[in-house]
Amino acid sequence: MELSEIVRAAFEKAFPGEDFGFVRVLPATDSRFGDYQCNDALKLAKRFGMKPRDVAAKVAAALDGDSDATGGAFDKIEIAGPGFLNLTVSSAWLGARLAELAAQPNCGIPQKGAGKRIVIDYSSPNAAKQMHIGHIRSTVIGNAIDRLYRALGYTVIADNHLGDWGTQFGILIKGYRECLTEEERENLTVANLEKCYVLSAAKAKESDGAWKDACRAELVKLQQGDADNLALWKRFIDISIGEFERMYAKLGVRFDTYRGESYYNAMMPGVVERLVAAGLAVESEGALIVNLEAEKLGVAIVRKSDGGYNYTTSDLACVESRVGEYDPERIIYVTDDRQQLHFRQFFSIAAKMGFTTRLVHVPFGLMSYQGKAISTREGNLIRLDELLAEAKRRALEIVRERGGDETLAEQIGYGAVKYADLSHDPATAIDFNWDKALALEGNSGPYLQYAYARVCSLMEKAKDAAPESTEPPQPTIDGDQQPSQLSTPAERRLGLQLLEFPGAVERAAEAYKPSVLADYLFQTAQLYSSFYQSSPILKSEPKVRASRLRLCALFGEVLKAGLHLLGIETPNHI
RNA sequence: GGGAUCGUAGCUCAACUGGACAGAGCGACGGUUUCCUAAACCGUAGGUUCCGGGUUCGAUUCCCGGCGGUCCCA
Repeated sequence: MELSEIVRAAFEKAFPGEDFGFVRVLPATDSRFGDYQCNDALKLAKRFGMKPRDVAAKVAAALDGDSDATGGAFDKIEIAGPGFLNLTVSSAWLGARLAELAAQPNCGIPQKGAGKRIVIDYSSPNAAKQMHIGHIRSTVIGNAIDRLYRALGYTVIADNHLGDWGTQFGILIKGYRECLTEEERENLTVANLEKCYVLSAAKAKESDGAWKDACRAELVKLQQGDADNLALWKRFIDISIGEFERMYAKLGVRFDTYRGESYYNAMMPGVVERLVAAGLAVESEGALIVNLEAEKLGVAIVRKSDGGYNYTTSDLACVESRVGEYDPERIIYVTDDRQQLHFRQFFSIAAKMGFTTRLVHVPFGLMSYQGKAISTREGNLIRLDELLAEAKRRALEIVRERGGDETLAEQIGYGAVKYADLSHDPATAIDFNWDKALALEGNSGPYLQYAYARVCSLMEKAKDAAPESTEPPQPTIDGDQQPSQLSTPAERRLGLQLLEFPGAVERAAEAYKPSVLADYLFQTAQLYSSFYQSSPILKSEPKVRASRLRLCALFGEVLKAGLHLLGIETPNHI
């Protein structure tokens, strides 16, 4: 039985007729206090008109006196401070729980999302532009959230909402025709598209306006479905997606759909019609707006005075489309925090339109470089492929000393880049820094990968040393036979920590913070390293050895599963 | 002007949503390899959690008022 349930039952026994659904048992904040603690007796003191410690004492008595229900879980039950209930579990209980965890698939991650669908919208770069370091966050955080929800059993539709429509395409088409050589046009790359865009945009600015008008004309032709321009546009998009996918492959990112803004073009007039019919959109100075002043969200323009639409409308069309096609339980958007107002506006309008799907914005702090926003104009734009190449190069330097190859350098280098981002709360802004992004020591991706490689090496050696072992292959920790087997503090702490893995995954997903999981994994690896350092494993006496090996095996499984949820690879050997 | 968001060790960040003496990494200083991978481990130093009130048995966390940074809207 779950520890929280056991304690809840004790509360009910001590105070019949009350609802104790809120009672929770948490890992102790300090090992001096025991293994677990429950702080909820304090909250009830006022309600019962009792001293907090007396409430705790009554619960403790109920726990202590009912060994059938507790199943011998506790070695010690104490009341401390103002009324904390401190619990020390028995080695037998801990061993049994670890064996249970080891026997479960997916390291015990609960399948809470079975039968539910979620759409997650992330990365979303602009077509015809190269990806740069500013794109890492949405891509990596979004992908981790994607993986977390899949692990919880949800059916996830990962969609890349590309910036694939707008005035830039007039400039691009004109630039493509006039600013590129024939060879460049034939072997078209995103770099060339970027180049002709810059040239064309510059000409549109400086000349008498003829170039600008020509660009506009190309745009209008495109919007009206001109076959040549449409074919060119399609080609630009295909080339862009091809290049993005090369980046995504390196980062272990995969999308189910690539539906850019253009996908929703045809749906926008209908959305506006419905908004007007519902009395939500009204005319103002030639434009159609939805007034959200009552919610202090200002006004949202859904059709401009020139008849054009903007993001609010296209995002509403997108919600309509997704709800109609997938009927998801939730739609998650991972974008930088500058867009918060926009999301609040269109979420509010969607609710007024009658959409009940949960819409969630996961805002992250914008990445800057040397204190400035990343932009071509600032001249501080570092391309994503440059970053990844440098990450690989730095990893290779060290990996070579140990005889590692390029593949290993990629796993480590890219792992470092991803972890550097994922280990921070998404809300915090990051100022890009080469050394931090590519850290290989301390709280870093490679630290975790190294811990994994070491445990793999250990398991290999264990196999070699005892090939025809009589031990069952399944890693179980039979604390019931030898309670002393999990008796060292380092061992106990690691065991207790491993039990928290499913909870860490759930919390990370619910809060949309991969950092919660990253933090958990780092702490776990620290506990393992500490245990590994202080306790002989292969050289200890057979029973202890077997028990410790099972603990190590479970650690390896948890670490591997956890790192994969962050999209970080786990080489067996470093 | 209105609104969002952040402010924690020298630096970069945590703190399981209100719990016990606020923890890690980097950097600094000192220690640990005839021993399972030293990308590791152990120890020392480092704090008025921006300031001032309030709620509470208890506040880094919640509320109010300042100050400062970043961003959005007009």
